[in-house]
Amino acid sequence: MRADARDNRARIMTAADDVFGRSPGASTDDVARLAGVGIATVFRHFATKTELLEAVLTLRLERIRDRALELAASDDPGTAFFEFFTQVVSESASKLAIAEALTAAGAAAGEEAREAGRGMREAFSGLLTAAQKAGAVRDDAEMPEVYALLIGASRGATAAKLDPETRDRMLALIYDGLKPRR
Amino acid sequence: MRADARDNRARIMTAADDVFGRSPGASTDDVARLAGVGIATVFRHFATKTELLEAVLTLRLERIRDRALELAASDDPGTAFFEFFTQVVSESASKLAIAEALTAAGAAAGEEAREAGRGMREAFSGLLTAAQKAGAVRDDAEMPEVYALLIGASRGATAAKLDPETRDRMLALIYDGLKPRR
DNA sequence: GTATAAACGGAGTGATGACTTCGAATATAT
DNA sequence: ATATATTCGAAGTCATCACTCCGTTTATAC
Repeated sequence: MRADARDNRARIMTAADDVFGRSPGASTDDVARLAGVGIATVFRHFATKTELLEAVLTLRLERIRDRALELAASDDPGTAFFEFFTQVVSESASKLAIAEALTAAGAAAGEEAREAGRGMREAFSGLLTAAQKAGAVRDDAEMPEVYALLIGASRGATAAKLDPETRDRMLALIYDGLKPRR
Repeated sequence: MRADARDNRARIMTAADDVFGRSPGASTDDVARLAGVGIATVFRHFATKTELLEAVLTLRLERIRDRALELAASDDPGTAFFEFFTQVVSESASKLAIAEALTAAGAAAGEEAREAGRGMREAFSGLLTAAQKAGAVRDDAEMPEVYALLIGASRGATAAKLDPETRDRMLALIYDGLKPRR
């Protein structure tokens, strides 16, 4: 691959992440314009709009997974779990916008993105069981419902455009429900 | 207004509620087809697609508010509050689809729909304070974050396509966080 | 420096969907 | 029953957007 091509590909992905993170309804032209390339260049690198969205979403998910793995190395599993949860919720807005753009573009997430999602969930699951073993999270809370809480808190915070204080108060309520019964 | 016109208007709204509740990306033609009228008839009653979506969303919100007012008359405020919460979450899928269709159609909710939203929130607020007075919900939980929880749980349940059992387990976790500290 | 293979950009193309027009149909008043 | 005012619907118009074509430019191998 020629050096300029590699550069352009990277620039397109950055631009797409930015544009779609802000408004899911954005057009491919918008991405090209922000990236400073012609529209044909975008389609040379990503055959369809869906493909581009998937690439961007996958990157996001992988970054989140990496953050989880990083925190898993910590020696305070309880703090690690709640910190990860909080972080995902605070940064959820743009990721959700991208995911929404994808579903709006017709297709469900493809294999690549789904794989990345699985990896992310696995890492989160690791954080959860570690926190439970450490006694920071109640044992009878299982992955599906805890994950649902994560998604829900993210989507709720985004949809309601919560200011940080309200968001933290909401998270505090959720965390109280997750802590072991006294 | 002529009788047939009134009939058609009602049929269009029902059809729109159904269609947009299922798929936010649906076209106006889809609505007309399901309602069994021509497309021009739809636009005669609702000048723009946005206007139609708003009318449908407003109706939904008003129904939810009415349900809250109904439950407010109950003599067990705690049960009333949690029952309302559960019900809103279970029925959220199609309402959210409509709201999404609206934002996708460009405009934010107009005055009419926003007014309906306010009414709904007020009714919910009434349920909350009653439940707190009855000792069923912790006193330090305030409306903004509790409302955020309601939105979040709704959106989470919808987005993750939770099966009813997982949804209930998620709600149980939330409710534990809302109950007074022991 | 030049050849050439690869990448580039901008002007199309075709499909979709919101909205309009206008002649046909139908409800109500007399 | 008939007049007429209102409503109806099918066939348009117009803009947008994903995607393609092709002549031009540019990076790299020699």
